[in-house]
Amino acid sequence: MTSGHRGLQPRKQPRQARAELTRQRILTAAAHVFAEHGYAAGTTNRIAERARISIGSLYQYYPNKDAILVELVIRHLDEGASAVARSQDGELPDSLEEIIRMFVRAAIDNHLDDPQLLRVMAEHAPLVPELLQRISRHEQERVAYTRELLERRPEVKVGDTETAARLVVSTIELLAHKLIAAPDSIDLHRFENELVAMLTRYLTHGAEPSDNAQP
Amino acid sequence: MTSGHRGLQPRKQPRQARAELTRQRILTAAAHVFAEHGYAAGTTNRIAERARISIGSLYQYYPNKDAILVELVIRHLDEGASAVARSQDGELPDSLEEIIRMFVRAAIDNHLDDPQLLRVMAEHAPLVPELLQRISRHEQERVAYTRELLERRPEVKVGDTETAARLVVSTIELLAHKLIAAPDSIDLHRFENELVAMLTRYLTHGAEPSDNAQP
DNA sequence: CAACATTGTGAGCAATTATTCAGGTCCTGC
DNA sequence: GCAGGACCTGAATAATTGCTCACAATGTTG
Repeated sequence: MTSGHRGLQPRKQPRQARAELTRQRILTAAAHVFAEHGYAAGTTNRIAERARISIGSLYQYYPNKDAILVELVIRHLDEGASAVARSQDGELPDSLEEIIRMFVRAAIDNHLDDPQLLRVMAEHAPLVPELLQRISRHEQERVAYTRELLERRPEVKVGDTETAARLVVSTIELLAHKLIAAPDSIDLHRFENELVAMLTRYLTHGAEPSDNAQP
Repeated sequence: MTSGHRGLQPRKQPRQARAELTRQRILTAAAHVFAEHGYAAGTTNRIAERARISIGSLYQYYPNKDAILVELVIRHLDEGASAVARSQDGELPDSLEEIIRMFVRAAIDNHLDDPQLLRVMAEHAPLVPELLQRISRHEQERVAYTRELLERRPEVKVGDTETAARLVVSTIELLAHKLIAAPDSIDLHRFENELVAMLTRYLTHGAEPSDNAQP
């Protein structure tokens, strides 16, 4: 309740297989419960019940409710990051447009599995240093990778590749979110196409050769 | 008793000036309290205390805590809409680029006054029909206006103006949010410039010599 | 001023919920 | 097989908080 920030680390390091299993049960149960009931109504007792363990056991591994949510967020972030890494390891498509499209699809896919849980995580995860740090690190990695890509490609005509990379990464991330959140009101395919087109044209067409060229 | 879920309308229509004043006090107090303590810790008692009225009075005008937040959101939406309307009534700049820039600035300004409160509203406002309706209406209005603009301008070379307008409106809205949320980590001016450049290039450079051939 | 309506008061109720703890059960090493 | 630790249990607790209600104060109307 109050923002008394207790530690978020588990109280006990599991030494038996049983314990590790219990931790896992708690996490999956919490994911379901938070997704179904939201954060406030996703009580620790409900989580324990769903995990079919006692409430006491829950508090042996997580010092409070927030700690559970934080761990869920961390897992989600790491999954996203490793998915990106995986797709980067493979061979990139030839055209820049197809590369961008790949990024866009990856972002959408990463959020597609459980929009409800995603919402709870985004809204209620306490912005504890541990998390902020991780989020910022992941974003920086993505930006750095994108920037390298932009600099390696001759058809890219942007001056400030750092800012361009940030813009591209943010735009993809945010619009993917929006697409997931409001899937009905938008034609997903058209929107994806236009988004890809927007980013591609931005990157490949240098500063305007238009009449009023005064920076 | 009233039906299952409580209504969100005020219980009493004010007939004396005194009452209207009290309503106003409640709202401004709520805005401060929510911004400072967040939603959960922004208790109704704290709001009443800050408004210097009794908790009972608060519940004469708002049937529950959510109703207060909903009214705050409605006010925010309406303010944003009327700000947009105002800027549209004035004379538009000549170049498309400057028009886009105007939109971007308007979006940023609308969110600049109280980021904390904005966060609470975005995260905790119950998605009651009243709100969803209003949000969707405002978005549609903006999209419609933008679309008309795109179709009136000869230098705009996009095929599907409806989707393009949606993309432009969403992109501006979302990136403005992001800029407000993380003002330190980003050079605001550069980012704004690149965002404007991205949208302008997208709109003014026709479809690539590629497969997409849908009028 | 009297009768009535409107507005304001705040102690306390009812319900919820995160968390604890005293005491069990299970596992592992010797 | 037996000690000691790891693990689990769940009723009870302590604290919080949204909200009600019986009453008081203030305004309005005739």
